[in-house]
Amino acid sequence: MGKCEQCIVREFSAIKALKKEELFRIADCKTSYTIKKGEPIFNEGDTLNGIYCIKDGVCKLSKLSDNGKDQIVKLVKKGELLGQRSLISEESTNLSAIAIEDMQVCFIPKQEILQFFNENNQFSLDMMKSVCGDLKDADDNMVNLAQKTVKQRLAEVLIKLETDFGTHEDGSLKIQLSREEIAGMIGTATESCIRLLSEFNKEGSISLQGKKITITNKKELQRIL
Amino acid sequence: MGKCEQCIVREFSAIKALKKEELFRIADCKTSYTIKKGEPIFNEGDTLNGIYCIKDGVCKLSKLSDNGKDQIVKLVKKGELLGQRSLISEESTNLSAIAIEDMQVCFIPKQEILQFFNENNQFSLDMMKSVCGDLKDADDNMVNLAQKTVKQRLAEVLIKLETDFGTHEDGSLKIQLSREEIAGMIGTATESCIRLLSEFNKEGSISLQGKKITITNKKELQRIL
DNA sequence: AGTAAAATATGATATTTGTCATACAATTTG
DNA sequence: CAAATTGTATGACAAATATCATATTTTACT
Repeated sequence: MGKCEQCIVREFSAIKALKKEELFRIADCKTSYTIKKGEPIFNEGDTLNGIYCIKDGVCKLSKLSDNGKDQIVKLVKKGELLGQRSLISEESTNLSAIAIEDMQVCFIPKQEILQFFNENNQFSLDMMKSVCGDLKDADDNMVNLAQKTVKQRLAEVLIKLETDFGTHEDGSLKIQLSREEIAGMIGTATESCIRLLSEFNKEGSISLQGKKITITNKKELQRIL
Repeated sequence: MGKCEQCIVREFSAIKALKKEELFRIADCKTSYTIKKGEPIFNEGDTLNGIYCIKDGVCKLSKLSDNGKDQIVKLVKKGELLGQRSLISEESTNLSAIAIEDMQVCFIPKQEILQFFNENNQFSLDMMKSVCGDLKDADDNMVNLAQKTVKQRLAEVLIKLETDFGTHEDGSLKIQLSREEIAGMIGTATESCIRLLSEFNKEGSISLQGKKITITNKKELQRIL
């Protein structure tokens, strides 16, 4: 079993505040999982008895709307934690977490995390900061959804996907999302999303080769924001 | 100077986790303000050097969009805290806070709050819970903005205003918002908001007398959600 | 009270976006 | 490998919403 000391999650999350001795405790009680692309880590309404460390892969946090569409609230990637909100609020989750790529995650039981909250103040503070960051993002997203056009939101998401997940050598976005998923991120109909991608393609801002998307003229995309 | 012991903010916020001795320290360093309706407590981009306790009144947390419209992210009322997000993240605020009614607030300096984070774990936990609650609300709001019609969002906001702020003896909503502000909450044009209010009025779901709004048929409003 | 300014209301119209239909391409499955 | 399924693309049209214009009402002001 891994010792958690080298884990990437230690670099990018509140886990970094834990001392060696505490890391060993995690290493002892954690459970590792492999989750295949498309599979859920948890579903809306589930009660979470701990949090997940994402060692590898990406998942979407989304909520099914009454109209049958899946709104994506956030993408969570390698190095981040999953399920804190629900655990801290002591409520069942309001969101589903579904793998967008094959994933490796570790589950840490609730009582262990609560124990860290009690004994390690920096851990609590770091966790708070991370939730506050999510809150800021959510607020910004709200304003965008309410006040910007679908086209603006699509341009913004494309740029964000590039900065957050990077590109392959050929310049194409490393993260692969279906058109439906992109639509779910910007809150629009899949057809509208496809149409606008085509439009960007014709205008030369992006280029499309199957599922691959390459931003070829970032300035042009930024111009319409 | 008030001793903070009887303050309403102690009932509804993380302040309740503070011990008597800690309350006295707040009482010593706090500053009280009166803010008139329409005036800002802080503005987008301000650096906050502490948090505000709302003793009385209501304010809107909003963000000015590029198109000149003010999107309201949250209403904050008597008993709640203001400015935690920014203080915890150590960033300038992304939102403005503007009084919707005359307000009484107390300012508590940053260093005092940070001290509480260090010495009082329950305080940290309570604060975290409150931020997590805000995050859940923000996520839910995002889904609504993205997936529901303006009509549905208006109906939902009206019901929420009634449950959150209550009604006068005549049944009208206690909180008074301009049409523009209601539009800013649901993310639509003021004219669209006015039009839909008229429609609800004609259908008999609500009644309008000047700025006063009375929900006369809640079931009908809930039906369209 | 009387006037100016702001907020509310409503119509006409333009724009954006969603829906439905259908075609084509890509991927999965037996 | 062929058939079936799923994802992508595009047109035609409908619905939702924004914008602009203009009344009307309410509020603020001295």
